[in-house]
Amino acid sequence: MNKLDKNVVSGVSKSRLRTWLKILKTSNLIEKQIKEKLRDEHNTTLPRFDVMSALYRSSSGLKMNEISGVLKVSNGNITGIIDRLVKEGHVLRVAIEGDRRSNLVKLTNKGIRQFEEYAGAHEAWINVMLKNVSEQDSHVLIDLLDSISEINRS
Amino acid sequence: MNKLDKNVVSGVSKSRLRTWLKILKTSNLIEKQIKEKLRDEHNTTLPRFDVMSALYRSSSGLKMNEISGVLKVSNGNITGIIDRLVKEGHVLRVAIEGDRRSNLVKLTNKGIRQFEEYAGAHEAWINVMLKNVSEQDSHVLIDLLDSISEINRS
DNA sequence: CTTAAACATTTTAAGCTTGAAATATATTTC
DNA sequence: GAAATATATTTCAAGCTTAAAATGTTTAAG
Repeated sequence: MNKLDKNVVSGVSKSRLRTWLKILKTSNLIEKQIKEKLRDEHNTTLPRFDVMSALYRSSSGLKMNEISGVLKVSNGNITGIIDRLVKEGHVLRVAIEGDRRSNLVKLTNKGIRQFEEYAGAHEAWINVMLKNVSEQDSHVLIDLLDSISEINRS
Repeated sequence: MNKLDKNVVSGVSKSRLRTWLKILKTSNLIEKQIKEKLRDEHNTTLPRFDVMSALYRSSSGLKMNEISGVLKVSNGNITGIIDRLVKEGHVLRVAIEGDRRSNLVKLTNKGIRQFEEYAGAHEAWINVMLKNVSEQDSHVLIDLLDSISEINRS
């Protein structure tokens, strides 16, 4: 009996499947609440929050392909999100001299203020939703999840 | 100093935030690979897989609102997914006598065969992606995630 | 210097998702 | 039994997401 068969017979495979479904369910549960709160209390969306977060962490702005790289989404996706953020006055496309193919995307002052507000609220929501999680638990959870991420990194 | 302030000062809040971001990242990482494999190797999508899975587990079929209830998505969402599954020949809308408002949605024989194929492949993918997770780890992970789900159930 | 290759981004078509409005049917109330 | 209410579903508009095609710009090769 080879290793794969053994796993199936022994039920490891089923227990991994249950684990994955639990990760997915928990993730969806939290994410749904965050989306709802961002919409109802801050009139924004998670994708916009994520993009603003990436821009906030970089002092000098990011190019489109850098944003999609950091967030691991497609280029075409970012185009639409930035369009909406520009329309809201939260980000700007700034010309790069010497390369007319791309712009640097930067948060406006309004965007910076807004993001700081979002981020504070966001941390507080998480602190409530994960109130059952101790620092010890966090450590254990992160380590276990790391052992999964490790072998699935592209 | 109240409880909330204490948490912030002590850093529990930050460590919960990191934990959430890790859960989300891991979940997205796995989900992305599943979507890709469903598309490339089975010419289907995760939403369709999820709907078929719900139907497969119920012997007698489900009404539209039962499907959206189980999967925790909106009613309008399910309409489109079922439309596509019908077009593929994987499900049927069967009239319920005595109530012309709703139909029972059921897998066709083709749908049953297909789903069993998808499900087998799906379990095998997860078994590989979570190969670092022992039964012991699964137990710990599920318990910790349960402690989060517990207080976030609608 | 001109052509080919590489790079950066946008556009497009298809699908998923939501909340709200619309439609249709059933049930309850008076 | 007519009107009001409840239930089941679909439609709609807006946004997110992707892969693939299209557009424009820069760099490299010859």
